[in-house]
Amino acid sequence: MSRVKCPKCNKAERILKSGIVRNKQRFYCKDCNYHFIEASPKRKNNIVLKSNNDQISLQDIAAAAGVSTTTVSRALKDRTDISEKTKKFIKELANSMNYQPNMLAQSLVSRTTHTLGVIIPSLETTIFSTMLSGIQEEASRYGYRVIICTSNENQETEIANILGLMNNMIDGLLICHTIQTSTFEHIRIHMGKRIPIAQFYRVAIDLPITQILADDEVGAEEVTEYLIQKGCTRIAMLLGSKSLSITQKRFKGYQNILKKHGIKIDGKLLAYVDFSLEQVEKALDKWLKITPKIDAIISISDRSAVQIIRQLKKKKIKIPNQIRVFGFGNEFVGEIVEPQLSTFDTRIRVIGEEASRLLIEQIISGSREITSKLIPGKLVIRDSA
Amino acid sequence: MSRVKCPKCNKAERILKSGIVRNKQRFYCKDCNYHFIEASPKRKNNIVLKSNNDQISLQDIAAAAGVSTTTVSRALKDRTDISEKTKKFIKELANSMNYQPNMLAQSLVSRTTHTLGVIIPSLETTIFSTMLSGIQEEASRYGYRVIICTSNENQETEIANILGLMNNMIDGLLICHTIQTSTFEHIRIHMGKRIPIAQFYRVAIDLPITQILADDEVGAEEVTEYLIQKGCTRIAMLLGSKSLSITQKRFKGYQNILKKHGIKIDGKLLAYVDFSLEQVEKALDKWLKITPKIDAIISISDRSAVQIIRQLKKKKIKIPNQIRVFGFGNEFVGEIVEPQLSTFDTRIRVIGEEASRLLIEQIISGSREITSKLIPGKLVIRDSA
DNA sequence: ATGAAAGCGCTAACAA
DNA sequence: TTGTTAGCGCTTTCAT
Repeated sequence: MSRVKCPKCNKAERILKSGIVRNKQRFYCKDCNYHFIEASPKRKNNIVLKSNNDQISLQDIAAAAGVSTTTVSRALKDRTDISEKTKKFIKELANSMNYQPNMLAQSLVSRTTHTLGVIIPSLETTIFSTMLSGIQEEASRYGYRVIICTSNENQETEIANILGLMNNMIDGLLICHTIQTSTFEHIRIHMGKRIPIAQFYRVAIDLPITQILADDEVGAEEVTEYLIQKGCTRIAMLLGSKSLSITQKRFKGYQNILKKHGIKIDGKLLAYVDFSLEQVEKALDKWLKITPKIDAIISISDRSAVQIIRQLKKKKIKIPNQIRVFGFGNEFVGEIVEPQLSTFDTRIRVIGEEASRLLIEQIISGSREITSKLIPGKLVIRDSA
Repeated sequence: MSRVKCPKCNKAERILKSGIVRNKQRFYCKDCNYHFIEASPKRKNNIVLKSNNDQISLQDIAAAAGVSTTTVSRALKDRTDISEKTKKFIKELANSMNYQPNMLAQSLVSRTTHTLGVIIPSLETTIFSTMLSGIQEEASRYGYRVIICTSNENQETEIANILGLMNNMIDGLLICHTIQTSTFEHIRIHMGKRIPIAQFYRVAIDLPITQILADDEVGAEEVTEYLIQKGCTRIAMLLGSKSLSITQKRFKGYQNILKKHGIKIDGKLLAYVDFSLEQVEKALDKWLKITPKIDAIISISDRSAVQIIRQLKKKKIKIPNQIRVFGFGNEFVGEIVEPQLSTFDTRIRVIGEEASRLLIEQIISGSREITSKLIPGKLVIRDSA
């Protein structure tokens, strides 16, 4: 009935239509049990010849092999319900045709993308890029990709980013809040969904989702205890925004130890800043005028601690003799500044790794159990204290 | 014929089947012109009530609105061929149902994901995270997401990452090669494809794809000229792998200026290292034994320059009096080390931004024109030189 | 062991 | 202006 000839036996008698595939009529030759595609009007020949621009699809392989796409899919997925012979043949064919599966199609069906979304305040601050590095590496160990969005410490951007990611592109979301984030409705909205969310480093403690953070309280306790052992009693503390867990917990640790030693907290010794050069400088200037004189400064960040060291040096104040300086984070600069900075190593990279790991395990297991993981850190004593 | 009742008029007489949608039989009531879905056996009621776990789909909206999915799609896409009334109605409905389009489905159809792939050697080195920051920010300005992969300076990983990304998940690829990458077959393979590729910072100069990099030659010329003006004639240079453009071009600039001043290149003054502490230390030790004595060191990276400064100080060698030290990159540490590091600011962030911009413009325009963009930098003179 | 057909959620060509 | 239908590339019943 059809004028189409079988490319194998060249006969037209026993050709059957076998469905339309990708706009092309498929045929089947009963004689030689061969499937093929009609030469498209635009093509000069009927050889399956894809331009290099196009990805090879399952259907191309199927057509070339003369089997159904199902069979090809099964072969490539190492399913059991297929003969070893066909499997081997198709695998080799796919290989020679340089087949790469279309992840979009796979993901659309499977509803998984093997991709994590990460929202981070900035990439130019060492601690964040280090955490991201940990996240990325751990994820890739599990075979997951990472999409990053920076919020630039802006809550609006954080919200927009979350919306932009929760569109089936990711299997899980990791958030480190901006310094100004104080409401969490934008997180709550997404909490019931299929996609698990976890917070890391800067977390909203009472948000019922998994969180991974430094053991800030213990860290501050150790730092404060160390300074008191060295004879300090007038310990100033440079803190961040009051709503942040790192501020709260580090202050708590400081407070615990002062109490333990019967030292009264002096509000004048506390400064809440946004870590800008100006605010840090202003805080320092204020401290230096206080009597009794301060004999130590704990900075919530290494970066600011380094700034403080540089300014104290400019003012010819001896470190650690007159003032001991302590940082948090164990960033590389602390090693370079002179005197070298004593700091509490929060093991930032591990926080990233753990966040990644916990989230992926939630994704894989499907469990939505809330865990709150504290990463223990350790004192790094150098010259500044 | 059917026992199904219309939820509106509650009659069963004029109910027609209108296709099966998402496993559910759809119906149409001729009487009240109302589309609806049969109560699924597992559901208690026939109200369209999606569990919070499921995303709302176009079909859900269509069913709820009693129109076809096409109409909904058109309404939400602001197509002209739809009445204002329907459009407004559907938009509000979609909004109230909290509809989020499924990007995977959209991407499968449109063959675009609005996502860039970035392969970068590491995230823990300031220059890389800074470039990434530029890439990310510029991309998000264009409405593109960024998937990052780190190669950890390992060519195998770089190759694997490329393969892992070229599976329809990205619209374009940005690569910064590892320090060991010397063959580029793995790039060439993908060059003919639909997805444009660009290289940044560390590029293979003769690979015919768009590249964005620092104007290293001019940079090295300026640095060398500066040192010669200061009276240096024995200028050592710490370089990376010979196959890297940064090595080649920075050496070229150095060479140009030495030639100009009639100074012969001394091979002993050149060290090709992988930037590990050991290799840098070894190179330095070798240099210090050379006569006539070296009087300056240009390091291809700030990080190594800082290391060199620290070691010279340990050996009580005066900087800049005995040896002047110059870095490349203008990283933050250069400002902290004492003496502060003189460096050539390659404006790393701008390289990332430009890379992102050029690639996205290629994606949008479809043009595969090869451009080679040099980002000019500038000298930053501090104490070390 | 293999294939046909349906369907993931969406868009686009064509009809009405 | 709206709906019908097919199809993106893949997986998954269900039938053979």
